[in-house]
Amino acid sequence: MSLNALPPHSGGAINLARLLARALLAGTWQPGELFPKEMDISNHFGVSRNQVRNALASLTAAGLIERTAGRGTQIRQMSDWHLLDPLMSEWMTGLTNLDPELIRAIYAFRFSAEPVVASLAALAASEDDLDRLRAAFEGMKRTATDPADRHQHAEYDVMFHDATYSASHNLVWRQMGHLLRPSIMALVHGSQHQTSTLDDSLARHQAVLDGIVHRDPEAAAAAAKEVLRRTAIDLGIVNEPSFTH
Amino acid sequence: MSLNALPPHSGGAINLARLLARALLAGTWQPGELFPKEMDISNHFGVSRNQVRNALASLTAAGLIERTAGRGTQIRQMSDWHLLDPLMSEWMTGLTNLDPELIRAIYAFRFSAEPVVASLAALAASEDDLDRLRAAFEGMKRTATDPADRHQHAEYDVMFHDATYSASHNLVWRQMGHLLRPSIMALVHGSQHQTSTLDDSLARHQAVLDGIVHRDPEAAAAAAKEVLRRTAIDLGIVNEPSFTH
DNA sequence: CTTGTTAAAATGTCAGACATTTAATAGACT
DNA sequence: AGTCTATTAAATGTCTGACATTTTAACAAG
Repeated sequence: MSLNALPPHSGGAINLARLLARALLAGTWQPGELFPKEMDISNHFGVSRNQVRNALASLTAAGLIERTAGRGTQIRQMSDWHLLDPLMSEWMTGLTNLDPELIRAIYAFRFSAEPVVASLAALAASEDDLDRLRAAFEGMKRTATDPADRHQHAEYDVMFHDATYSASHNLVWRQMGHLLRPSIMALVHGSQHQTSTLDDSLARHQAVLDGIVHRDPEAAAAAAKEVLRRTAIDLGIVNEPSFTH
Repeated sequence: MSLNALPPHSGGAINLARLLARALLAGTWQPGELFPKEMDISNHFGVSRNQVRNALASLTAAGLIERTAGRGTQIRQMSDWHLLDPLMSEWMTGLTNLDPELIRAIYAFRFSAEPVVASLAALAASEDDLDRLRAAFEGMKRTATDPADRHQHAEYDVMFHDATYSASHNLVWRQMGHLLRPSIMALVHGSQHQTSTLDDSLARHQAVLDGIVHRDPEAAAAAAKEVLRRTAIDLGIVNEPSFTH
């Protein structure tokens, strides 16, 4: 695959790394294939070789490509990608055509992790954390009825999950929460938004909030699991609780 | 703090990013402080400005520093570090003087996560995974008696944990397992290695292995929790099961 | 057929000039 | 004095061209 699939670039600042990364994430090139060489990219987009090299350095750091002198730049396979790199998270935001296998993997991870996170949050949440959770939930409720508020509703949904991770008061889980933001956003936007399912989703979120507020780790964990089951149904991912790969 | 604390560099290749990162991780500079400027680093280590800029770009990507034109390079605080960046993982390998708060946070994360991972492994492990787990466990047993085998024992211990994460057959958890390698290694090396505790540790690992082999998620999760409790005791981190922050 | 040499092409490195941003400084005006 | 503005200095960011190194392929010699 050549560069012809990508639009050249007209004016203003350009984020070359993001542009190339998103093309890679969308599957424009296959693993093992050779990536265009520096000078071709430089010419195609009308930028200096320096910018190209900086962009490719970012892609290398994220495990998307592998560069060797004399040989060229090769596409690495998905299992080598650094999914937990914040750069990746940034590049994935707003991408709708992610590889289904990747979506499944991330969902499976959340299904196993978020109950634990919710139980930690029930044990460790501060008053500020509870306020953030409540605010996010209220926002979800307020924007649930009007279909015009879809985007805001999604924002509040993501905020709720982020607040849960943050309430665990663990550095690692917090970062994980931030990294999952775009994936969660994609999942939320992908779900169906019928009134009945929205009501159900709200009720399940409320159960998580209650579990955390009442300092009941088991209840919070069980409720978090229910939220994710709802998501799975909305997305048509699977109907049974064994999401292991 | 100036560069004087770091040795200049004599011959052979130099990994500037790693060197500077480890100095940062060890706390040579405090958050908010100004990092040495490019030319000073360049002169001190006798390398080109290019190499310095590449190294600092890596540190920036890992969230360790923040650079702004005209201002300089500032040290970021620990909560901004990208703990899940593979670069970080690489830089942390072998570091013994990590910040205790960081060690605690990582341990707390493992204590919450590994039981889940073990239960996933019990559901999803392939024959190859079981072989790897068995091999790692046999290695641990073989190297448990002779104190001279300490390092090898640690290697097998880490291999056991890595195999557990890998057996979950989830992309995200697998990466997490790789990222935790250095931390686990540090924890293992830090524990006491008395014969009695080693026997106990072995027994607990065996319970995890059995749980996975017998496809019993609950047993595997409970056993994994016991392994980590043993570790906590060995390290003197804490005696009670609420490691939430 | 194997081996060694050469040439081409790609990435990696360096050095210098210049651009841009930021902060401090010095003056001018009220 | 105080405040605003213009200037200057110092740091990081960018561009460019030349050169170094590594890999692959072609080719010739044995």
